Amino acid sequence: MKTKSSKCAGLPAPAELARLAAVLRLLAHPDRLRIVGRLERGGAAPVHELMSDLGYAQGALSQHLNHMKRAGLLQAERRGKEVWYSVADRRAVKVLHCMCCKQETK
Amino acid sequence: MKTKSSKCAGLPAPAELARLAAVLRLLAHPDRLRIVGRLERGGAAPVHELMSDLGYAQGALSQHLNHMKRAGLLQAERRGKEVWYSVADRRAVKVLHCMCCKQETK
DNA sequence: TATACATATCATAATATCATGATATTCTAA
DNA sequence: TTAGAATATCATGATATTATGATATGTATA
Repeated sequence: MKTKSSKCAGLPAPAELARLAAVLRLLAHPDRLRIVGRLERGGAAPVHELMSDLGYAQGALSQHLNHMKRAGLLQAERRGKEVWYSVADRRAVKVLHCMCCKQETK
Repeated sequence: MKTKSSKCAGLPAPAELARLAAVLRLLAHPDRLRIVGRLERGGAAPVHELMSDLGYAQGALSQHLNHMKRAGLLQAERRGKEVWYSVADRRAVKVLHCMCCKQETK
């Protein structure tokens, strides 16, 4: 069995690190963090609902959602006129929690 | 006992979210992630050691370190001519781990 | 097909971040 | 107090992100 199983044993290689950083960059934005939080507790939701719940402009929200979707953090599913978004990569909510709970795991 | 103890119950307020995002932005950089990883496993180290270990230019490295220090992620201690850096906020390593281990906590 | 609703994309100006090289500061030892 | 090592800061051009308003695309229904 390779040493590098589920727990990241060594630090990721440079290329992988760059990818991780890119994903983190997406989470490093107040609106996008809020979107993740909302989707986590409220479950999947169509864009217009996020729009009214969170109070964001349509264009901006759509761009945030699409960025995160392209990175694999969210997933989208069309239902009629609507497009429902939900969290696809649990690292998103994990990072949010890590950040919220200071010093939790001493 | 307030509902909002160690586990973040509600989503943080906007101002707090902005602060979290700012800290995340610092972690969202390959070099800085690498620095955190290095300090985590190797323990505290003086700048010149990080410089040779990681292969970064002096000025750039110093700026990375200072940004993270100002944000409270790292701490610095002068020992003679050297300044030793170490991790001050465990959220830094937690986030790194979250990002490394895809889907660990289903 | 025409209309309206829901979402996506585009253009662009403002702002932030980055890398780099140069310079400044701090400390120790001679 | 001078020299040199270790670190910090500065200036700046290049690049990336952001916000905003306008426009385009897709979908259901009349």
